[in-house]
Order: sequence, then structure tokens, then C-alpha cells
Amino acid sequence: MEIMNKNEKSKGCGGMSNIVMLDQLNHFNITQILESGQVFRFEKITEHSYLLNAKQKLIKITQQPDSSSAIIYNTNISELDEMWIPYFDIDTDYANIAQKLSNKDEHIAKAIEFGKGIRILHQDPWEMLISFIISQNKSIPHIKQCIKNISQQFGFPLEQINGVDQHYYAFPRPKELSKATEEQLRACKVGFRAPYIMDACRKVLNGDIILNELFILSTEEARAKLMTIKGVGPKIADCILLFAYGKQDVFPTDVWVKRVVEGLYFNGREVSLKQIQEFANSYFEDLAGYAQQYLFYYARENSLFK
DNA sequence: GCACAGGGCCAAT
DNA sequence: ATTGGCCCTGTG
Repeated sequence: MEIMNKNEKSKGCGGMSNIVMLDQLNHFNITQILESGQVFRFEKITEHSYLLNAKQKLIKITQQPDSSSAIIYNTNISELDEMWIPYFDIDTDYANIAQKLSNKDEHIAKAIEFGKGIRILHQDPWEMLISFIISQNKSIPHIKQCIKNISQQFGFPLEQINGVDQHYYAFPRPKELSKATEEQLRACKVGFRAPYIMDACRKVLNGDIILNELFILSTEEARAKLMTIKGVGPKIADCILLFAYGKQDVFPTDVWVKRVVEGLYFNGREVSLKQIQEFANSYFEDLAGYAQQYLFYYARENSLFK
């Protein structure tokens, strides 16, 4: 992979200071990144542009098909370097990851060819914790709606973007969300997960769990910590570990991943979650998290093994 | 119209 | 170790 020049990859655009460009991109497809089930706070607004609500900011991002550049609106160069390059995982060498995984077998190679523009975002631990508590036994459009409801009720309003009428709200911090009653949470359509959200607020606010400390713990220790929260089981813990903490050795196994692994690697035979985990750990090793993301996107987009 | 599943987990057995 | 139930909504 070629070395990217920090000065070249971030430059002003058209003399307008609130627009910046990411260029010399490879393995970066904004549609695949956003539609691969790792992030819930985005909307497609035109054929090649999305609104994205992240890092307490509302941005618009556009990328033409197969283009090696993308334009981000409503930000600036210093935010690009401090915020968006880490967020979009720009400095990770996905060519190397894709190559190593593709060498294992033709199945994963095909999945990667289909979703080679996927990157795993670095999202906020608190937001991931609550979002994936909500995700259990829900479909993705419903998850997005619940998170939007909660943000409108309890988050602060964000600066608007030119040409976008709607108002958007930041995801509420623990202290703000802790003010919510179970009734208010249920009004956001989270259903039986309302007490789980309240338990997460309580444990984070009273210091039972210090989210920033999980970065330096081992994957196993961090997973055990997260699972002390009501409503956080192995699948949800692994999603938080992968999408917020960058723990790349986890293999979040939902119904899609279970079916695609059974279909591709167990001759269609039904196997236990434990067997899937053991397979992923020994076969994909420290790249299991990336493999999972490619396989999930490949299976779900193509409705494979339903 | 209604049965079913959705990026699962808890509690009871 | 296994299983029923769960809030709610989009899909067939």
C-alpha cells in the first residue's frame, strides 16, 4: 500500500472552508461502510450522498461509484485530521487485511470481492452500548427509528446543514439519558429493553463500568465487564467490542453470520454458537472481526442461506 | 389479514 | 443445557 501524504489527503475544496475532501482512498465505499450493519445514524439523501450523525456532528458525505475520493460537508480540515480520519479508519491497511483473508479460501474471497469497500468504523462506546442493547430481536430500520427517537427526546440539537430542512439531535450522554423514565423510553418504542437501558445508565454513572477503561483491557476482560449489564449478552458485547473498541479478534454471530458460516464452512449443517466461535477464532484468528463484517454484508445483501 | 422474523437475552426448568 | 416469551414493526 502506498504511503499517504497527510497534506495531500486533506485539502480544502472550492474555497469553501466547511467542505473537505478525502482522497487517495482505497478499500473505501461509503455505501458499503454505512450499509454493513455497524452504524445506525445515517440516511441516504441522494443517489451518492448520505447524511451521517456521529461525533456530535451532522455531516454530509458524497462519493461517486468506484471513486478514490469522497467529499465531507459541514466540517473542516482540523476536524478531518482529528475526527474523521480516525472515525473512518483511514490509516488501517485494508488491502493487506483483504489479501490475507482472501488467501484462506474462495468463499471469503468472494465475500470480500463483493464488499471490498467496507471499513470498520471507530464509534463511540456509550452510543454503541445503547444502540446494540436496542438492536436485539429487531430489524435494522426499527433500530434506527428507536435511536432517532431517543436522540430527539434526550439529546441536544445539532447545527443544521444547508439545504436540509429536518433537525437532527446528538446521541444523549449518560447523564442526559439517565433522566429518562421507563415510560419515556417505552414511548421511544424500545419495548422490553427499557430496563436494560436504565441499567446501563446506572452502571456507567455510578462507576461500576468506566467505558474508557475497556480500551486497555483484554478482549475477554472487556467482554465480561460489558456482560454485567442487563441485556448485554455475548453477541451484543462482541458488537460493542468490535465497533467501538477496535477489538478485531471478536466474531459477532447473529442469525445472518450463523447461517452464512454454516452454509459456507459446515456444508449447510446446523451447528452451535460455540462451534461457530471456535471455528472463527482458529480459522480467521486476529482478523475474525473483519471476516465477520465481510460475511455479514455479503449474506444480507444477497439474502443468502435464508 | 395474519403469521413471522428481525444484527438476542433473560429467567425458569 | 434447553426453551418460552418478549415490545414493536416491516414483510410475505
